[in-house]
Amino acid sequence: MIGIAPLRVFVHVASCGNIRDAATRLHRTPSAISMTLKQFETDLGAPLFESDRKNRLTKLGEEVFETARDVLREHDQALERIEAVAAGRHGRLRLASVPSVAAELLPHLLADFLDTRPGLTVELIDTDSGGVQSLVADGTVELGIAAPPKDASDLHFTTLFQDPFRLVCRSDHPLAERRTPLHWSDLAGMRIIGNDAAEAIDAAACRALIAGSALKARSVISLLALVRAGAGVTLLPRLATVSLAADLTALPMADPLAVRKVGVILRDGRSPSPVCKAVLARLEQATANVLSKGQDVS
Amino acid sequence: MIGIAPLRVFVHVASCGNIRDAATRLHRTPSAISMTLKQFETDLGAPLFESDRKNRLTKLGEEVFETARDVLREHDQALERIEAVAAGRHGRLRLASVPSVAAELLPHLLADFLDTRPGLTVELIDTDSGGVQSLVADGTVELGIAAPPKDASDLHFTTLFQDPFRLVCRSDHPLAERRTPLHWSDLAGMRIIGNDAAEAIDAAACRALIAGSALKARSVISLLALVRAGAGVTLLPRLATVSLAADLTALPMADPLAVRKVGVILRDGRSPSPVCKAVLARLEQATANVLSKGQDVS
DNA sequence: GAATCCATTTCAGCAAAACTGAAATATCGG
DNA sequence: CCGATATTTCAGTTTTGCTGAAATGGATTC
Repeated sequence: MIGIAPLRVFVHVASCGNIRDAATRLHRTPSAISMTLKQFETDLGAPLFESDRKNRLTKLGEEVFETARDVLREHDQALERIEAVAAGRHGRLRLASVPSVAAELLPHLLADFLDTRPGLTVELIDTDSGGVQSLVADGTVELGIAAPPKDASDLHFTTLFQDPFRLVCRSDHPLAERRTPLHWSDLAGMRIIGNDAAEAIDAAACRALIAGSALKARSVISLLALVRAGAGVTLLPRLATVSLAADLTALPMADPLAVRKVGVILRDGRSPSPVCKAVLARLEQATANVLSKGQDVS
Repeated sequence: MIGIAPLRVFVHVASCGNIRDAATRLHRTPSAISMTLKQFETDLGAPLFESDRKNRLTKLGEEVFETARDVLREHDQALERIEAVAAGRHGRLRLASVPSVAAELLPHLLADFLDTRPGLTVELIDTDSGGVQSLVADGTVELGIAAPPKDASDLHFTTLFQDPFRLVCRSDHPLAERRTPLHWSDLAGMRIIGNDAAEAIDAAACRALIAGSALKARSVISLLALVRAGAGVTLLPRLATVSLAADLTALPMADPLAVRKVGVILRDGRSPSPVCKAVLARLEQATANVLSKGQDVS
């Protein structure tokens, strides 16, 4: 059966008008070109050129030339795209992230990443840790950035960095002037505004504090608005507090347990696409210098 | 560089879900499939299947699969078309013919021809012999059917058949009852309506008769109308008289010179397209039983 | 019209690629 | 964990396609 190679040879000879130049362009000897061409004509059962000097096509040659040129163009394009996909230079990545990372870390990283890869499409969904986990689990997104999943499902978690919690209060709050890390006892008697991230802190004293809190909110925007309005104080990961307005203050906590682990979540047993791999590498590189790291598998 | 073969192997394995079935379909041994696939993955630099049991694709595999399937479909189609063109099952033929052949011989022949070749397009132009010759000479049509060209241009003529002239007169004409071929002398004193075809007759007696005629017309329709109106008689090739109405009669001529040669005209030095060749063969077959034949080259 | 030049084809040998069959290895379902 | 089945590995062989040298063939020049 006729393959791509004879078509390519024929098209080159036809457009060069002679075998010698076509041979040069294809990095072959004229004899190789001659033989391939002859074989092609034999396969077709009819001559493609009018004379031995390959400078005039037969009617058949003209028709085959049109078709062959199109085939080659499409073939080469498609193959280039396949290679680009495989090399991670082309493709689509859907990723989900918790809002803090989506807002503080990813914008710059992704912009940077896409600048050097014109064929890439990235779709970013931001939702809470639970949402990220289920989006990865059901295959809606390939890559998730969130806290480690609690239940050992078919998800694979790798820690990117650990993010220490900070107490967020109004800048006119009595604690705001403290220059030393806070202890849980410092928070006694205050109204703590609960949130999902803080509830995951693995310190008994902290859990007790939050358990007693009457107020809870979900988004960072709401939490900060409540704090600003004097409704209480709250605990947020450092990353969520980096762009804090002047009327609010974020204070470090002394307890080393007051951290949230942030990492990437992949579906177990699925090897990541090249684009995904590239983003992972970029993420690891970007977070290499951020606090303590580690590796967990669940 | 990656060729078509690995793509085909990959697509088959991916859609079969296992190597063994793909091997059967491709008429290869499983080991050949396995090796080709491995080589393909190596070339791409990333795995296409999730596990060794080839029943689940990676993200990359899915993307490559889509593209590869499209490439293969287009490639196979295009190649099939090229082969069809080469075999004369597909293509376009433009041909010019003198009206008598176009009207009496070609319709049935072409209809028949096209019925068995769905991919074919034939364009038929009917004009006089001179017109046919110039259409072939300037490349507007590939094939012409007409009288032999007088000037030895770069045209190639092959006789298809010889068409004897007949005298066309009204059925109530005195000669209409004659049961024997006519001689030029029988026409003495009659008004002969001249026409291009008759003027090419290579008999001195005939030339003399026509030279003395005061009336000349070009199309068969006009000639017959003139005869019917009693304006005179005319000489037409037999083929132009086969569908004559009852009020007109066509009488054979005795002079063996009273014939018109009809044949195919091709541009010299151009090998005919497969479609053209097929039509030529069909034409020769159709005219094999028609009167005397011969071969001339001009 | 012969001589010469340049391109193409032919041919023999060679190298690389691809295939096969057998044996080893891995995976799945009970 | 075992047997059945699928896949991979391996060595050897066939096939394919390429090269370089020599022959052929067409043009061009003298």
